[in-house]
Amino acid sequence: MSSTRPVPREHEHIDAESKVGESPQHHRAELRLWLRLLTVANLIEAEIRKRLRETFDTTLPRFDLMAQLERAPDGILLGELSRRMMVSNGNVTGLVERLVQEGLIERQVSERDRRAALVRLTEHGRTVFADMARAHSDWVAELLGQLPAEEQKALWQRLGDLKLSVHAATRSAPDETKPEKT
Amino acid sequence: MSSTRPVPREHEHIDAESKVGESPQHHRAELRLWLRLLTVANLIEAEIRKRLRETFDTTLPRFDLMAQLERAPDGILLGELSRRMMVSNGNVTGLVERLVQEGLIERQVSERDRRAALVRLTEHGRTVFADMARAHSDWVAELLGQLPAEEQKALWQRLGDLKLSVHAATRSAPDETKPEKT
DNA sequence: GAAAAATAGTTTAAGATTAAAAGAACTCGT
DNA sequence: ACGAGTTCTTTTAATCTTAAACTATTTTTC
Repeated sequence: MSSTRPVPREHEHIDAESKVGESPQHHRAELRLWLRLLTVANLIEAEIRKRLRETFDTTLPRFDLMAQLERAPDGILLGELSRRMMVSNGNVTGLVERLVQEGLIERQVSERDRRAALVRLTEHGRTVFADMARAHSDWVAELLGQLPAEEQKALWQRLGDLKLSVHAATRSAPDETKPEKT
Repeated sequence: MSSTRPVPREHEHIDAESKVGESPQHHRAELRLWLRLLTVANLIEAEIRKRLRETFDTTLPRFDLMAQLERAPDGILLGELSRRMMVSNGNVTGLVERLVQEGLIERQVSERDRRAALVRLTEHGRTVFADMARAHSDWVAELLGQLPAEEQKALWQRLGDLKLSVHAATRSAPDETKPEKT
């Protein structure tokens, strides 16, 4: 991280990623990496949101929620859902409410534990989601597809390393859903 | 609850990134790359949000806005601000409102064009932001710092390629905010 | 068993976010 | 000047988001 050569001046950008150069030689490499990562992720996400809205009149959170349910045919607890989606409990409550409203998913209070509630896709929801998932997959392929397969793989692997770095720094379990008591 | 655990074989993950394998052999590489990218970005972003809140009782959007203003000592138009932040106009209106309220930035209607309004950091805002920026920079370095400098650089460059791929697919100007003269 | 602690979800209050429409001010051709 | 079109910003309506407080239920402890 020390002696990084005299930064190759980049071709002036003006978006969120531009001009990291305030800090002297203060973590510059990390900052510009983070900004670019963020910019690219936002770019892709924005495009997918836009297409979900235009094509299916839905939103990314709804899509994500349904994607989780599609993987759990027998239903899933709200808490587990919120953990997998990495959002708050209250957030899930609202999303589920609206999706139930639209008849795409169903809620059912558990008998064994009356605090808990299971949610799952309805038949209709499954059908609708199938369409959306195919389109979503195509879109992602379209957006990332310029990148040669090897580069994709290399990028994926490096991002894996980065993920480890972050997990190490936040000392959260590298990936487990249940961080198992320490 | 461990009852329905998907049985992580190999190094399988259980967060948002897990199990892409629905589609036949359908764009699997692109999907898993996108999911990992999204996961990593969210991971970092969540940590930064959390620390901004705990340490400075502020939010990421506010921080981002101030970061933009810090680069424009003479002030910047709201529209330009929203373009740089890659968010909607209305969004900026609200953010600016709250930051003005807190005395961190100031708004001033342009004399030349009374539709337009300039915003800039106040003296107080500049002071406060300096602290936050230093901490932010340290945090990012801490989170990404495990990664060797060369890997950071490689990742940064590959993300640049990815950015180009996305721009090509959305045929939006690769980066320009200001359509360069000539 | 009853009190205490833990767990699952919901509610609340505030903020962030967008798209679409409205409002206000400017430019320019005629 | 006039008005049409453009540009800059705010408003509106809806959704998404979170943290913190709260309710209801189960589990643990003594």
